[in-house]
Amino acid sequence: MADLWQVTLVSPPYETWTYGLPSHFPPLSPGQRVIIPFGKSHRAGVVVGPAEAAPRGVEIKNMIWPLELSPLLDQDFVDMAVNLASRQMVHVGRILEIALPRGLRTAAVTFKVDRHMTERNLPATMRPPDIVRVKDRDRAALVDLWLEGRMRVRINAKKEAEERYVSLESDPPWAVRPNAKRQLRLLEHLMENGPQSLYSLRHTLGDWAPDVAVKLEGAGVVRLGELTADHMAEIDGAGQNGADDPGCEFALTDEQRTALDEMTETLESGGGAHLVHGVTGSGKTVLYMEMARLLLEQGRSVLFLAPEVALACQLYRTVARRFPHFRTIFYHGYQSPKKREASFRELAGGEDPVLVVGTRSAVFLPLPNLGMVVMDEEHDESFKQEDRLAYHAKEVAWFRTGRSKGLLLLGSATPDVKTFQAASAGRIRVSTLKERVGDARLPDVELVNIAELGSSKQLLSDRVREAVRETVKAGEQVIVMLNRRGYAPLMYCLDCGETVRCPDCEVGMTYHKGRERLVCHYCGRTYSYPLTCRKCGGVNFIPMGEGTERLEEALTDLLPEDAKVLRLDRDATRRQERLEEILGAFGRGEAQVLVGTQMISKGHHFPGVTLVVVADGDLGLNLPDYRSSERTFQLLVQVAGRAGRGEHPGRVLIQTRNPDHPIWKEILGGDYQGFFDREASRRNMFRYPPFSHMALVRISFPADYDNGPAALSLMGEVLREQGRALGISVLGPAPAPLSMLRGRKRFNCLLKSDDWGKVRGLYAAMARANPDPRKVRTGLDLDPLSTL
DNA sequence: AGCACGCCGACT
DNA sequence: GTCGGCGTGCTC
Repeated sequence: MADLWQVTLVSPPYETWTYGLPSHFPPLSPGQRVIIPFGKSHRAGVVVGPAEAAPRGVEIKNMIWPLELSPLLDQDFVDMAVNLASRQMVHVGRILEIALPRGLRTAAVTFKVDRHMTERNLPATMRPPDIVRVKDRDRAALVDLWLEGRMRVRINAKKEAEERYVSLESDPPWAVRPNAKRQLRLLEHLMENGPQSLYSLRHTLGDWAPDVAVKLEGAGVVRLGELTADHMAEIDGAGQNGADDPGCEFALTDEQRTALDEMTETLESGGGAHLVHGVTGSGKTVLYMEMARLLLEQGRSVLFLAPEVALACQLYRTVARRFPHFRTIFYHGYQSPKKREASFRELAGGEDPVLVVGTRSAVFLPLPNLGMVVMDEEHDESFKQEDRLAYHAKEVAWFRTGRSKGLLLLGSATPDVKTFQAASAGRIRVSTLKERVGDARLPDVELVNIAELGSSKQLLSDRVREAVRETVKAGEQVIVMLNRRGYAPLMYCLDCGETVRCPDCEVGMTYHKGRERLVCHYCGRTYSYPLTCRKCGGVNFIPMGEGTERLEEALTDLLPEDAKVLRLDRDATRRQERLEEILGAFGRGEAQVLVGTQMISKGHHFPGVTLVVVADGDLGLNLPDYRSSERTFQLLVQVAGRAGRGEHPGRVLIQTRNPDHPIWKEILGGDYQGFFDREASRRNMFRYPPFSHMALVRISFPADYDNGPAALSLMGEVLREQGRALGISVLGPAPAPLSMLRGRKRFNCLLKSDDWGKVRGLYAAMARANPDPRKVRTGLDLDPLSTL
């Protein structure tokens, strides 16, 4: 028998199976990609190691062909995947699926061989099934050709077609038949979620989606293709008007010099995590660059991670300008798969130190001799992937820098409470920057009590209205943030007092006036408006509460005729070019007021803005989630930073109904330490993270699966009983916020423990008790961002 | 994820 | 009578 290898499938069912290596091939190495026969078809897999013996009762098949001459991934990369998989309690293949760009996971490839092989009646191009049919005597020659590098692999063009993005070409109402349910479904989906690749559409909506998209393209309603130049400009250019690399032109301050010494010390004492806690504008970027220079001199690579594309782009420009003679690579999820694949291959094949800047997914890139990972704005929630498989880039970066004795540099003005706790407890080192570089000044932040406004129709107080009017009159600009899109979050039926709720999610549906629809912000379900009340058949609804759309209307009424108000939220930027249009117009001063959701809080830099209004500062505070204060603190400190970035001093007004809440003093004074102390003691008292280990267990089954509820209660019982024995507190199972998704009923269970190992043990016990794993799916989210 | 098997509706 | 829709099951 040929020698046996363990091969991990990088697509469902993600399992690791045993395959034989055909004769004539030299031994394989872990990290080598191969094409394997799988059932009636073939798949791509990754060799994770040699197999000791064949499993009993199965007939071992031979692999078809390797996908590259030398392993794409090294042992460290495989170890990382294995380690992460065991921590997340998933198959290794699921980690590899996330880590590899799509082109490196597909088995839809064609092998092209040098022409002279055709003399042996072999075709010049072969697909995997053709290779299986090659006669033994030709096979040896083919292997020789492969080893000489005269047989190449090319990804099939048909697969690439699935990578095209679908985006809306026109606004609703669309020119489609009103009973074309699938077409409307797809259009609404694009409306809610922005441009999507055909691949992800097929995944979220169903196999019909690509065909429907092509049909809609024919009708001219959607666009199909690469992301447009407009969209890339929007992504790449969003930071262009920003004051990037603050402080680069200054000599290092004493504070910065001290921080630099401290970071160097951490690096030289064997690496590990190091927090740079510095107020906005204190020159953290300069420190990143200085450390990067140090590492490059040692011949080590550096990875920079930013929470979103626009910020990553800004950082990339700084890096490229600072190190013009080094190889720099930019990597993010909106790039074409071709580009991502090329970057991945280039890195995997290289040995020289390289600088990479990217977003979350870049944490998996195979950097040669990794010396440092920088995570800018480390508190940002985008570093954690929540859908599909829950992983945090910080965890991956921690593992990788740990392996290579590198430095994990975490930078933020408002660090993650968990990170700061680790720093306070002395588990990671911290450098603090208290001063701003140059003579930039933090804006004045004031509270506006709106408690007495009650439920009257106006959300904006007289004081804020006056301030907005005055600012506009003075020729300056205003940003108003309301973290709630739509016109009104609730619609009341005047006849029976019922509110319109989503039948799947049971939450109130938000009225979107411009779209003439009611939208569920959880699942995206929409009803057209006007509509009739489900309970009493009435047709008279009144909108309650306020969203950005209504606020835009109110501000337009407030200001003189010639003043212009723009709105920036997910609805307004649904069509690709819109974001750039809006930001551009506001930046050029064509409008005086910009209303928006938290989208406006990040990265953009408008020198003309002297007033920032937070319309509802309490919005995030009252959520029943243990991280809501932290989120509010971080968001409001960020938003406040939008004011007074030009010559004129800035002013921030925050409206609240609870002016006595202690968080305001901390936000007004930019007092992170004060906030942290209070928050830490509260979390300690209630055993919330970081003083406990929290995990979310997700359980789902098809809505029409009769045994589902019984299976759920059985598994819930196992969790509670065995949880009690392990000292783990168990909450639930309770219906998830999105209780129905794609025909599946979803439930959550919250675990609180003193140990991750126990959590994994309990989850494993529950999974064993699953009566039908095919129907009842489970997932584990360690340290969830939200417990909702 | 693919691909086959298998069971019910609209057509040559 | 068949063609073909997608539910279900399996893959070293």
